[in-house]
Amino acid sequence: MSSDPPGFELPLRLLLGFRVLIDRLHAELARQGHPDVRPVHGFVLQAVGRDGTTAVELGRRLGVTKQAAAKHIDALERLGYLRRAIDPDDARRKLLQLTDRGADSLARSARIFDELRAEWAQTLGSERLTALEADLRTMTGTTPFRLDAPGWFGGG
Amino acid sequence: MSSDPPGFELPLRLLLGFRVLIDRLHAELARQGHPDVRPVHGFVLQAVGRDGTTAVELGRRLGVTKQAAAKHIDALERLGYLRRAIDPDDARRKLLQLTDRGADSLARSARIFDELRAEWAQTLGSERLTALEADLRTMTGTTPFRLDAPGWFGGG
DNA sequence: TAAGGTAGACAACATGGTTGTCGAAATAGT
DNA sequence: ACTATTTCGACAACCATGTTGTCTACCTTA
Repeated sequence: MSSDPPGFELPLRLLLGFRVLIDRLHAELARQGHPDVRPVHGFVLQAVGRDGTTAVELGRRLGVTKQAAAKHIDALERLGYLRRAIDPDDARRKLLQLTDRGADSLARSARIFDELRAEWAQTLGSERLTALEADLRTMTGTTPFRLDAPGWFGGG
Repeated sequence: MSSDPPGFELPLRLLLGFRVLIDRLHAELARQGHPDVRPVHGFVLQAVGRDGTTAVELGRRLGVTKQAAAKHIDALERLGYLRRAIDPDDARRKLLQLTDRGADSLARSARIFDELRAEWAQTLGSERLTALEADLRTMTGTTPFRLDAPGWFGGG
């Protein structure tokens, strides 16, 4: 019988895999005209989506407070990826919408992720990759994605 | 032919898998008398190791500046997991060593990780898990582990 | 009309990482 | 030996990102 690797390697490799993919994504995004977009921005833009949303709802989707969400919104508005629009039905709300640039970065990200997945499929084989994805789906189930990494990982 | 999942699912599941394992680890560590230890602390303690090290070397191992390493050292010293000792051969250096408590948390972490891996093996099957680890090893290779998550992920 | 809840902004605070600077101590070169 | 350079650790300042608390404007409901 072969000896199993130590248990700590699994989480390490999972994190490394994430990091490798995200680093490749952003290297390619930078090449394609989006050098200022950071990993966290991609998740925020994805959470805003084509339909737009509000700061409070964005916070809920990302698992952070509305204040934290507002800071991301400020940053992405400055970078030209998001725009605040007035909600005609509720004067308290400001609808967040992707700008053309924001939508472009999202579309490019989707394409690049597909290409990266194709690379993995090439190296590992389609079946192995499909199995890997299925197994991760099994083990992570419906675990919600949260953007509270700093506080979670560090000491906050 | 079956349709492939969108490419963005892969990094998401990798991160979720990491998070699930780390969350389970720390829930169990808390139950076993280490409620104050944070995910980042585990990596720092692991980097210190049984042989001890210095602040500069610790920073190198973690991929952060010595100042950032020093802050983790301060925190873990306050929590009683690390101790600073004088190096008899070099009066500039202060050797960092695990305290008994620090060594205990490390030993428990290793055991818990092994148990979590065994759970995954139970659910997925040993062969599938071994394949998953091998595939991740293939795709991440010798990518160094870095602890610069805040700046890397966010905007720093 | 009054009461309560929601959206968004502002301020204060804590953490974590960075660069810059400094003094003390080891090492290399003359 | 003496000087110059490098290294270690500490301190301060700064920026980014999260948090809680507070406030105003506005919607909703009794």
